[in-house]
Amino acid sequence: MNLTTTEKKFILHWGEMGTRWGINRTVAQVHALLYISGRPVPADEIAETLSVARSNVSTSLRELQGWGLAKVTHVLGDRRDHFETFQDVWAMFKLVAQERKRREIDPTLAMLKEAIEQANKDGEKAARERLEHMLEFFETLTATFDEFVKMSPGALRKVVKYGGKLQKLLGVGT
Amino acid sequence: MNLTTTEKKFILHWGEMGTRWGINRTVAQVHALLYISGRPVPADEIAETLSVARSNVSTSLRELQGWGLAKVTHVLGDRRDHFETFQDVWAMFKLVAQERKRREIDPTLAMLKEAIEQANKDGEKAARERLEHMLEFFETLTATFDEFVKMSPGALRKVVKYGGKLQKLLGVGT
DNA sequence: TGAACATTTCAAAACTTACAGAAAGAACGG
DNA sequence: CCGTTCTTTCTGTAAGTTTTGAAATGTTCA
Repeated sequence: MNLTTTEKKFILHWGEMGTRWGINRTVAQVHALLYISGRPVPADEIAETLSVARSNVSTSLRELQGWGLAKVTHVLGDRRDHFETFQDVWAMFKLVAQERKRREIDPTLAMLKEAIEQANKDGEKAARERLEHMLEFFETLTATFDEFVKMSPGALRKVVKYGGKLQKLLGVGT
Repeated sequence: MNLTTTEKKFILHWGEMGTRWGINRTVAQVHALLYISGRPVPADEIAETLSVARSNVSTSLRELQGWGLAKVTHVLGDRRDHFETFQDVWAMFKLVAQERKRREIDPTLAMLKEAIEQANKDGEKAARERLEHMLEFFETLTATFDEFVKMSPGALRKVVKYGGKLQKLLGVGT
């Protein structure tokens, strides 16, 4: 596939964004390519387009599938696997966020609870309190997040629109 | 400083979390140490406690300061710089989130706008639409985020508590 | 001013991660 | 059943980053 200037720019930027958030550059680029092309693409075409080894694409696609961000489809008269991603950005964001919660936040919650327990046993009062603050924060954060994940894009937009009023409504100050 | 088992566990975990989110392990560990110790700590003590080079600590502290996550204080009768971090986890989260927005989301918004502009010129209708969806998503995301950043920890907790009712209240479905 | 202490900068070493290419493994068609 | 096509796994190498230790710079106080 031949990329337009726009597409190149998008893919490169997305790749860089990935690296900043702990996601492999190639993985992010493959995802960007699937998103921007908006049709099922076979792995060798991805490899050629991005100028990376075919094997790399295979690994990247596998990882994307692990995040739920890519799915295999088939095209009539072609026995190669083709790959697609979602066109719904909010849905993709939810997938990634939920997965990161599972992989990173949940273990952190577990660690904090364990550490608090131990600090308690060992009589480390000050440290325990700090850990408790952190635990409380993460619990609030994930609860908030769970609320948001339930929302449709439209719902989210409305919440944002009325967001300013929201705080007053609930009687909570800045 | 001698670390207890609890403290070690916390610091190590925090370091790993850092790496997953694109933050240098040592930087995250230094931050964890400052947080858990809850008092001003001089750089050489940090180096010794974490068993990393003094220079490394210097760099890490500088980076933490760049995020607004560490500040210099002084202790009477000691002319070394001492370093502290906040005890308010929500405040720290806001700092990091705002900074990441500035460093990563804002450039992404700019890129998307530019790309849309160009796609428009070049008549790439399909690509342009996809980019527009993404732009819209990021704009909603940042707007939502800005609302949250205004909230106090207490306010946030209340929003979460009533969050379920919120959607009904606004008449927005799942 | 200069000795002692503190901090930062920098180049090189150590480590980690990403990648290409080779090889192995499946799936398919004849 | 064998050759072809497609996909995945494996391994050495390249690229990138982190970390160190030494040197340079800055600061303080006598």
